[in-house]
Amino acid sequence: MKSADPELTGGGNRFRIIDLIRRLGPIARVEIVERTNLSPATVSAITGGLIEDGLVTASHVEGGEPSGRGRPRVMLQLQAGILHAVGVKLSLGRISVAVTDFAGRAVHSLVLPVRLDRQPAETIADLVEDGVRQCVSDAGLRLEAISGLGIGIPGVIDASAGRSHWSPVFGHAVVNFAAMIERRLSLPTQIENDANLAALAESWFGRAQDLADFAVVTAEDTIGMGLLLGGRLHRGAHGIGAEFGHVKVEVDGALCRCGQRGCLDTVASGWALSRNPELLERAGDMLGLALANLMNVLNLPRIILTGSVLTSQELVANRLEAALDRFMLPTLREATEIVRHEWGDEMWARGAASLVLRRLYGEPP
Amino acid sequence: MKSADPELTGGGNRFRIIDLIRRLGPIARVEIVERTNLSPATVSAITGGLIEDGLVTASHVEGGEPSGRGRPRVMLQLQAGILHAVGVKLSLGRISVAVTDFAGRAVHSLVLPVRLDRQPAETIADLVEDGVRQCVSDAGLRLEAISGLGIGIPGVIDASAGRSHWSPVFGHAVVNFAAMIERRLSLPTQIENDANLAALAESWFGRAQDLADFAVVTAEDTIGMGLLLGGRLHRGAHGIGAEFGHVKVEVDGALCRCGQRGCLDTVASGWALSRNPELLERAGDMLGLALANLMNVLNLPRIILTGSVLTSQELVANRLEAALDRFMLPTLREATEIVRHEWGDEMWARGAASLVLRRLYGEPP
DNA sequence: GGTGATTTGTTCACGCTCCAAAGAAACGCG
DNA sequence: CGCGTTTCTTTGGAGCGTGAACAAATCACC
Repeated sequence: MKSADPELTGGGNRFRIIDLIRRLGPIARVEIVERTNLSPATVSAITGGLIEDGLVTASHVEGGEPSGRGRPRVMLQLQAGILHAVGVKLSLGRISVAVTDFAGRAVHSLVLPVRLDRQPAETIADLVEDGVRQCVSDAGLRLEAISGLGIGIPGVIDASAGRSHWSPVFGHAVVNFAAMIERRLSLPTQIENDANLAALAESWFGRAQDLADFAVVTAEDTIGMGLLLGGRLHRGAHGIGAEFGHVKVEVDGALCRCGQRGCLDTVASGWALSRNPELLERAGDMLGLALANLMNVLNLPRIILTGSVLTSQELVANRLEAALDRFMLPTLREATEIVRHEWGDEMWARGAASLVLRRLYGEPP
Repeated sequence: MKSADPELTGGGNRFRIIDLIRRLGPIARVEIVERTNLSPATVSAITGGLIEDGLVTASHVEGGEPSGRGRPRVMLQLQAGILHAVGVKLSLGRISVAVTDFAGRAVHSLVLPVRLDRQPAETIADLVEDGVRQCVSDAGLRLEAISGLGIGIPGVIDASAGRSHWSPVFGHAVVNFAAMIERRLSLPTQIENDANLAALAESWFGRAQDLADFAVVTAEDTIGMGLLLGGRLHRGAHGIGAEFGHVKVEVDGALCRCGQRGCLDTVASGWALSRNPELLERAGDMLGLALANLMNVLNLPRIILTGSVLTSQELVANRLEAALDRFMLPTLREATEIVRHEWGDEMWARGAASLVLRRLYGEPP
């Protein structure tokens, strides 16, 4: 380790520029200068390097507004086909896979509709292997052309170690799923809590591209929360992420899959609602109370609601917002924007792929 | 704004080195090299600059262990007397003031035992002015020798704007207290939520000097929480900090000073307990439940408990810990250490002073 | 008491990243 | 065809950091 400088600064601006080019499609250098506050000299040098490395191409296609006077802008865009990543999302009822290009756009995606609960981990790994091979092949690519694999999994996931500590999919066993997949596909593999992934995806190509602090609440089979704080994914001690689904909303409530009682997950998750539909009335209230309490402390400028429970059950989402209005301090509530964002399977898998892309872009963190 | 580099990198290592010298008393350059992973050349250059600027002095006093072989170490320490700061803490029942030296050690401190509730803000500002003038004079200094003033206040404080949006001391009026004090003393003044200040102080000279993520819970008159996340104080949207005291623990509970019902503050704060001692039984449970839920999400490696309610009421603190054991996910609970830390008035005021010292050290954030 | 090993601190030449300023390129306009 | 305009590149230099060689101050040991 050299210290702070070479890593932070060094790759930092290069990363920012790649990221800008990805986000803003074909973009001229001048615009990069304006948005980054870097000097033209620096932008010229860095983009020159990117073009030389084959990551970026320049074209004279006109982009729009500037009236036509003066030297025409040269538009830059990512050489999207040069590198590919694969994203996988595990849910209780299916496995979603997507192959993305270097810009994070899905090239091909598929869904394996298989029930995963109570399957041994090795079997699940086999299914993932099959799905990935199939999807890569359908995309017209060979496995060697894939730079890496990102996998989103609900539960308590230690991303840095690649292990699941608890998950509705794997149960209480500690499973090094990343290693199991690497053994099968010989690709660098990262796993991450699915809600964390959603947060990453929202900041990467979703509804929070402008923010460094926000929360994503996902309510599908499972309730989850991803937090971006200071522009970075919040993982707590030991790299284990936020477990919003296991916040306690009823002392001595129903028994949860996690082994405890009264978890939010037992009253508001898709899993619970499918077994006990009359919970629907209270689900939004409970979610809202738990979220309001969290937001009274964290006071984030935006909360993004995703997952089928929140995007297709109007009642739940409306009650949730009503609870926020009621339980958050008014000063803080005013400063918090609530956004509902419906996600498809492909979006999840793209989020997982963005785990890989961050590395390819040379992220500084 | 130049970009990322000059600010982040530039002052960064200088700040780290000043901070190391402050923390580890007389310290040799070699040790700074070991602890920062900077090169000897860099440390030599930066410390040379500090000595030239008069912020640091070198002495040949022996520090200890190294067996005596080789060139003897030259020990560096802060020139503590060169600059001074003043810290102030407002509570409902008193104003605490401390003058600190450049190393953050209290040179002199005093407490004004006055009740502040229902006093107009201008009167409180007058009292603070008197206290500061008195304390500075008692310390044998003149006001011109003070580099700045930091003030800790309970409530919803917008630190960047210098305003109180709600506080048990000022009520619901929006009060620009920083400006009111600057007008009286002509000193650069910052205000901050008192619990945030406690967090800053714990990381600056308390029980969390080794951590970049932790929480401080204070239970005195008021319940508060300060969060350090990623080495930085967490302030939410609009710079308003964490409001742990107004988390809802009872739907339709007692009316809180903030105007809402069922706040944690109504069942566990010193203010509530003094009026209603039979709450004592439940106070720890409620605190513990609210904290457990937060920690299930944030999963921090350490929680520091401070404030008279938690440090002098064994029952409350014990019940709190029991609730954490019961309500946190076991995996996460194991990763979280609970520390009780008794604070005096002087400690609070030193924390406030450290607001000023950070600036003097040239903090990069 | 000299000699060499040991540890600490400094100097020097160089690399990396960035910038300001000047220059070059590529266009529309009259 | 020159001229203003806008975009991009080049040039020279500043700031911060490093590795490697060097200088300094001591102890161990014959």
